[in-house]
Amino acid sequence: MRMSQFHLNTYKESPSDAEVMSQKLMLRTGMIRKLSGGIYTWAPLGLRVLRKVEGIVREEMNRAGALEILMPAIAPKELWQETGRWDQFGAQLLKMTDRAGREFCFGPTHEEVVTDFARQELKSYKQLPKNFYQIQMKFRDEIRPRFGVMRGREFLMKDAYSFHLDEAGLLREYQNMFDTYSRIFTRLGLKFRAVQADTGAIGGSGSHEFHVLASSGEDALAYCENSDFAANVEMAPAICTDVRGAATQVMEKVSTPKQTSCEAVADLLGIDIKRTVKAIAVMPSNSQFTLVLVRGDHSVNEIKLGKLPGMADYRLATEAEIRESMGCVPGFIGPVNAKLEIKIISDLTVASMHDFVCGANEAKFHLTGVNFGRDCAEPDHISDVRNVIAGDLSPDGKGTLSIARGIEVGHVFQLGQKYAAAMNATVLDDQQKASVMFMGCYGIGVSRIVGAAIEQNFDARGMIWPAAIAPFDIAVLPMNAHASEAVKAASEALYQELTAAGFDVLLDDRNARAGVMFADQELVGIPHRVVLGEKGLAAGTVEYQGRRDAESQQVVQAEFVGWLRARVSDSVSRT
RNA sequence: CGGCGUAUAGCGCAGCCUGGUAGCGCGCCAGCUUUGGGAGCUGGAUGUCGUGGGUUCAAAUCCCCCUACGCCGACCA
Repeated sequence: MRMSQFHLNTYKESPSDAEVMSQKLMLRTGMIRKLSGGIYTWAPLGLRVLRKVEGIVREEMNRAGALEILMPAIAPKELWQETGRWDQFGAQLLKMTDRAGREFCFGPTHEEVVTDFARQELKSYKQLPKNFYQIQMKFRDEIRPRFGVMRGREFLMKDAYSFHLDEAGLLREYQNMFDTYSRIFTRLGLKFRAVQADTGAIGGSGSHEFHVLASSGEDALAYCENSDFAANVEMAPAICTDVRGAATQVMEKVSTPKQTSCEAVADLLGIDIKRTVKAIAVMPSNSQFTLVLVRGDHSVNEIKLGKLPGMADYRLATEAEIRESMGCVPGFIGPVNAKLEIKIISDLTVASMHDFVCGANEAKFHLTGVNFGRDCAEPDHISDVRNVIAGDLSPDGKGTLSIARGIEVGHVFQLGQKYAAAMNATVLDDQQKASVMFMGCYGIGVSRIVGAAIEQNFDARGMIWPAAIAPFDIAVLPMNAHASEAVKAASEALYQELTAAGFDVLLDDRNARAGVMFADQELVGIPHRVVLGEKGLAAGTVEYQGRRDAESQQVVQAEFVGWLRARVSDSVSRT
């Protein structure tokens, strides 16, 4: 590609509303332009990257035996009503009405459509297993789109759905997809980790998320250095091996006039925060006011709490509800002297504590030396309801946990029979009986990967693309070509030669100043660059510098293409 | 959805408090000079100051409504 025929429109400043680095850089380089909240045009530069990601995903899905299809983006209400999701999906579902008054939605995911397709196409167990996938724009009316393409409302997704006669078949394909995803993210050149994930409302027996590791990631991942254990913090079990010791202190009331947090109370008393207990007031749907106890340095895990009996739709109690039930302002509440009708859920760790510190249920006071059984009732329910923290024991007992941050770019899911049963998707088995199919679904956020790759690979000068998804492999930069026929001719020749050798080449033929060309090449993150100047050419050399290199090096002009090919040949990502 | 904030040229911003001819930087266009790290000079184009209403002789500026956009949002009791 010649720059003069391309469209590159870089900015020196990034738009003020951009928050994360990938969003800033994508907007500065003009990879994307915003049309509306969470909705972007992919400009030529950005689309090159998006298509390369898409290509790798497609190749590996095909290699794994999946079959590409393309479903409609728009689906009728009736189909979504079959699974009940027309109403359940909520405001994220973008609904619309046609001229006849029929209602449709813009697909946020395609279980209904693909299951409808499958129940018509698949009649016999002999046709199974099948895995259908598509790469298509989805729309989810996010509450708060942000971070550019990382959480857009419209986004490109690869979604695959597999169909099986039985669970064993599903498990085989699930493993196949798990392995395929690992290959895809390896080829993309990204540092990633697969973790156990919450199965959420969809149910099913298994689910893994694939995360690109980046400090800006929205998800916290817990993993063990000494074993394979890795899980989203949402569902990583927090185990507690401590046994409660006997009480050694007398309960005492201490003045904590301004200390409403465990940190502040621990500071004031000069004790370890691990000896404090905090109480979080929540209100389940049955309006049974509930106190949840976790250790001062721990935090409540919403998902774990929501899975307890009766807690499915809990919310935080309001300040008024706290005043009414506890007779005390927030900041000083605790389990001691709580009314009998208040339910107390204790985290496992708290249940093993003795002589602890907690709120006194009296403004400006806390209690020390508190013990269950003696000073307050034993909790009504003891369960793991906290988030794991770094240093916790690994659930497999093989070491301690570390925490990393990640961006979710893939999710594999065993759906089981949920959708097939709701939509009566059956095949005849070898007993000539109608058998509800088992399904798996497997998603990859293609456009999110572009943002995630930047989050993981950038420096002060701009983006640094992994070789496999760079918009161009190499930039050819002629110095003062306007004044030198030799430079112009050599650059053109090298451009032709590199292109013929299979490289994606960008020839900067703008007659721009050197600084402009360098700045753009570095901002755009083209992995390799070769600079041609009159002096070097006279000596038969060109100047090469990799995007991550600190310094340039001279390479013999006539040998450059072979030299470059050798340099990149060990890269797994070039195929 | 709740809280807060913002809206002035393609982008980044000032002006608003204290009402009186709409500005700066970058970018864009033309010319000349320049050409190994985002050039210099000269000249130029581009704004219904987000929408609607109100106050006023006069509104970017003060007041009200709306819209869009952004940030934060269980909690750390």
